[in-house]
Amino acid sequence: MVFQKRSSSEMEVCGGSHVAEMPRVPKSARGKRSVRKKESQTQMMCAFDLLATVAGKLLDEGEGSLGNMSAVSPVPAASTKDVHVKQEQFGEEVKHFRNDVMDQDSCNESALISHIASQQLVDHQSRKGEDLNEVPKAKSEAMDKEPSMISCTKADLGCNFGAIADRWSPESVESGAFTADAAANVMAMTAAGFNKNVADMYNLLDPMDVDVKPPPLVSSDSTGEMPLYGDKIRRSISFPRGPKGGAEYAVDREQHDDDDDDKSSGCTHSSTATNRGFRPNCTADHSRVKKLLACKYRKVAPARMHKGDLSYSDADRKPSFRNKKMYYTRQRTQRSSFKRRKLLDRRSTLVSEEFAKSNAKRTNKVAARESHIASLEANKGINSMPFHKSCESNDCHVKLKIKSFKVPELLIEIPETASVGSLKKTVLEAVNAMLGGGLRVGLLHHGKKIRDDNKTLMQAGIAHDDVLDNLDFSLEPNCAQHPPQLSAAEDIEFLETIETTEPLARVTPADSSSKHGEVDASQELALTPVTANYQGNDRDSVHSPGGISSPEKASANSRAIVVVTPVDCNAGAIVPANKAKRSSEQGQRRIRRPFSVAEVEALVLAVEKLGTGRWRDVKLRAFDNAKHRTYVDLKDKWKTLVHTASISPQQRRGEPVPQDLLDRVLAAQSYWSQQQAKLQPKTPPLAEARLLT
DNA sequence: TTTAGGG
DNA sequence: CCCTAAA
Repeated sequence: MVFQKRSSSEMEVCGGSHVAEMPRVPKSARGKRSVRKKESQTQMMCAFDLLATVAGKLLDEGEGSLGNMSAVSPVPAASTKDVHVKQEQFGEEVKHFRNDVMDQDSCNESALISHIASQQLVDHQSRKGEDLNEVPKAKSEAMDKEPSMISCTKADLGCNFGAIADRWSPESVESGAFTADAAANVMAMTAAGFNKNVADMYNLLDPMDVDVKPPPLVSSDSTGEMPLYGDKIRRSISFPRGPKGGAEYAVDREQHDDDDDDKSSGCTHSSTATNRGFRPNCTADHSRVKKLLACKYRKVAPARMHKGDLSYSDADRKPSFRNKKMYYTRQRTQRSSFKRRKLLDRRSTLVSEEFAKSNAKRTNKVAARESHIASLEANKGINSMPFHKSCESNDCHVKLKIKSFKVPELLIEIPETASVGSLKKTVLEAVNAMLGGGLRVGLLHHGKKIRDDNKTLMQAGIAHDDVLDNLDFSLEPNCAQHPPQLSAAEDIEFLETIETTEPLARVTPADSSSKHGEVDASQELALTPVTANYQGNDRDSVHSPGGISSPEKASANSRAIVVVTPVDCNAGAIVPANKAKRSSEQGQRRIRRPFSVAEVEALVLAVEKLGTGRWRDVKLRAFDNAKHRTYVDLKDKWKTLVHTASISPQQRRGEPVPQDLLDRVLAAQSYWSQQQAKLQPKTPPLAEARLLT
């Protein structure tokens, strides 16, 4: 379905390449891929990490608390396969998790989680160097041996989040739009992999042909390989089902911000393709999210546009992007036409409601074991209370093992056409935002919320065996502000106005988020045809542009995502947000989305082949799926690339573009300029030849 | 709608 | 990225 007519035709024209080239790709692409994958995971990790961190703090800085986390899936570089295996080893809970999450196609999730876990391990680990491979054992040991530990396993957290994602009906995510993305992305990278000497490539060209249909600069035309790539990709991507492609597929998104200001996506990925290596800068991302949110907040978005239909065209999306940014003082003319996404909104609403419901009852189970209670309990004055239970000598501690935290409700609005990856990303952002707003832990005992922090555990009756089953912890947003009542949304269709203060806010990704085909789309990809484009980044990862319309009302926490705290802030407020806030000014400037290295590669590749003056073709060829990249964008990017390539590395900013790519840019630019020059005089090559002669 | 350039 | 004149 994704096949582009255009692409195919071009394929034929350029035709050329063959399997032979494929092998080459891996080289450059491979490495990057893996790195990127890691990066993406890292990104995800950030959110969870934060969560975990928070949990950790709450629970006590004890090493034990984190111990389990790491135990869940400690292997940093674990392949998906490994992850699966490990998870399975964790029994019910994990299984559950898998069912909820994995089945939804997120093999990614597991990977992410594992990654996160591993990250945690790295971060907090400093303590013991338990063999990562012995997760299960470690875990069990931790449970049994570590007397004092409240552990919040990542897996558990993941479950919760996964559950959230799960809430969304499969249709929530439009698979079609992205199906090929990841594959294409992979392909693009693969294609990009071949670095032929520019001269060589050009030699293959016949100048004369240029004006007609510029021949591929490279003998091996990537287009011709598409089928093959597709196949490969398919296999690679299918790893969720099996171990097979797990390691292979890794889409990356590496978006690096050139500037420090405005970043649109909450957690941007830093590019790893380069030498820098990824740097999981959670804080940075985190703050970034806040920033982003803040920005959104500031903006008063009148109305966000909705799409009438599920499919968004590039143009359609633009408005969305525009909403996001308003830093620009420049006034933009308003665009008159906007479409509304009634369906989407409706669906969002429904989902939200359901979500809320489920959320209401969701609680985390605390597997109480023994262990002293962490800081949380400190407030309760547990420490000194002698319990009947495991009270040996002085430390009569209640030992708890928190398997999971219930997370605050998050409402997310995302177009159906968004990819799973974008959904995940959106959730991540939401989580980040939530975390950014501050979290606190809620405690429920026997289903009752214990609010008195001064009460001792004993007084609270939390000192016994019952702890095991009756104690629940939840992560709650700091309710600085009270979530206003949600009025039931009658008008599901136009949820345009969302009170900022609404308890439930939604995160509205303008479009898909995963910049590069992320692992998420993998399954989908397997089923759909692969296109030739570099679709890696197609999905925009702009999130919640629309976010909040009324800044005034919104409070820090509510930003893009309003976290509803059922328990605390306003118990009853868990009303689903019916209305979406939509902001959106049509005239808003689009969000800045730096080109990732992968995109640059794709661009360079396309230009090498097509030349500079055929931006539309370049777009179709390499960015057909990148809805947010217009041919004008590509042209501009090329312009900047040429400029970048001509300045010293020190003067370059943003995500560094590999020198080899820049070299190719210059070479291609030079080559095509010449071609153009030749063509200028009525008699291009011949004339020149004669003259020269 | 695309190109091509300036802003 | 945006905006536009030209094509």
